Amino acid sequence: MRLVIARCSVDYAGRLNAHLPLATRLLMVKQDGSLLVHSDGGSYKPLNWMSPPCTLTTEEPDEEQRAAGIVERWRVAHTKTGDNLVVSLYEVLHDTSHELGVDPGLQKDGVEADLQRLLAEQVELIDEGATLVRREYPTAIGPVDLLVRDAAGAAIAVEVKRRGDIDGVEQLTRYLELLGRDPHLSPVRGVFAAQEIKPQARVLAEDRGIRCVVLDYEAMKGVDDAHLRLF
Amino acid sequence: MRLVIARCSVDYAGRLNAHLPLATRLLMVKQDGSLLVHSDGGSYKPLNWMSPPCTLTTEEPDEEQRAAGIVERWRVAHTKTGDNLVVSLYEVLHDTSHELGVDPGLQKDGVEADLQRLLAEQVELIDEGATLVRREYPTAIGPVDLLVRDAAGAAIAVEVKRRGDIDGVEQLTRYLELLGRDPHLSPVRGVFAAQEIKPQARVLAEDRGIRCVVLDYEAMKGVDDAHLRLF
DNA sequence: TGTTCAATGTCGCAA
DNA sequence: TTGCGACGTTGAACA
Repeated sequence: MRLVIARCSVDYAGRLNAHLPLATRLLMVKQDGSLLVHSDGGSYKPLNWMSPPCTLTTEEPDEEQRAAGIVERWRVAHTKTGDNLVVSLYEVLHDTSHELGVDPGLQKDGVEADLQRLLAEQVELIDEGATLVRREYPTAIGPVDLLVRDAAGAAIAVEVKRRGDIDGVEQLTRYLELLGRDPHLSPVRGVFAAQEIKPQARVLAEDRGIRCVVLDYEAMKGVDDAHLRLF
Repeated sequence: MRLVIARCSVDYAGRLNAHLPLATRLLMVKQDGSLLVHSDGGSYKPLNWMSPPCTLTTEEPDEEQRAAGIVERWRVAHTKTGDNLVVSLYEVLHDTSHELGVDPGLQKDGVEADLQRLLAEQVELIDEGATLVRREYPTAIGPVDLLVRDAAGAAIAVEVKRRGDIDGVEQLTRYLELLGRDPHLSPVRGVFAAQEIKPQARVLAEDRGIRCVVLDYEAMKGVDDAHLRLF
């Protein structure tokens, strides 16, 4: 990894066009030739960048560019799309390279898959006395997250989201329409379960007779841990 | 901006939990206290990070940690959410600080807003002889991108996307249902216009009688420039 | 401040 | 390779 601090301007031409006026920034060149242009603020997203696979070539500035104060130009070209990023360097304040090696990568825990697993183990949160039929219950347009039966034996299709918005309700609606045609299941109720449900999604869901259930991941995790501790 | 190259491990606890095993990485500390952990590959996204507003505090390792080889610990806490990122440093290979100043920011051109503006000026691309009624035509569930009338005076609702997928078709379908109830407009045809239309979106759209129009941004830009040059 | 929608989204999985 | 959905999505516009 090469780290350069420089006064520079940047031009990008690809899926859109973008320009960065002259300022001091960090240029991060990674092992694979990709480039990140960072300022000293904002979020984790660079001001501009080029993703791999790409190649970086340095160009001597021409007479006119040199007269404008440019000491070096970097051209980073995407190998497949042809997207182009040009960095015009006016002054290099720092330039070091470092051997980092390959990263073992990130281990995650607490995403939608975990939510679905926990809810499958705690179906009573969906409906008092409910029992799980199966997770990822298949339909012609894709699997429903959970299919359960209530205490009376009636089918309930459950869509699980971390953040419940209008798309999730549409998705569940399509499933309900299909499942409702199956005489072994019909009538099928719908439950929309998420850690957070957007007001518009709630309105749409309830307008369609779909019940909304807000999930507490930490509490469900706690129940799961307590359950595990019994063994 | 402070740049540290170090052998380190990282733990994050917040909206999810995540862990990075011991490896050599770049730690970027920005002016606002935010932290980015980068490896020497992958995309522009850091392996892990903390967004502002947050505060970084350094801790002396305790006896046990020191025995494990940890020379310093950084704790980055999000001011509002309480999310926590802990970096355990085992060896610092590089440590420099740089004054960058405020960045003037990125200037973009070629996003959806531009597409919509250009299409509003070139409605003949939607339908031969069509005329614009208005952009952002309001409905109860939000504005339709464009409302135009064809040569015969019949209404056409247009949804503009840069990349057209199934969600956009659903959105347009909802608008069409609402607009179709308005006796001043009914019957209303639908047109789905995008730089790129996904096959599934096209199938769904055409199944619902919605016509798909693929837009050529460069060509539309060219027409716009030619038009401007006349003045 | 909260909500909605686009994004050079990116990333990961499965067909 | 493409399709599809989740994401610690992020970010901007607008009410």
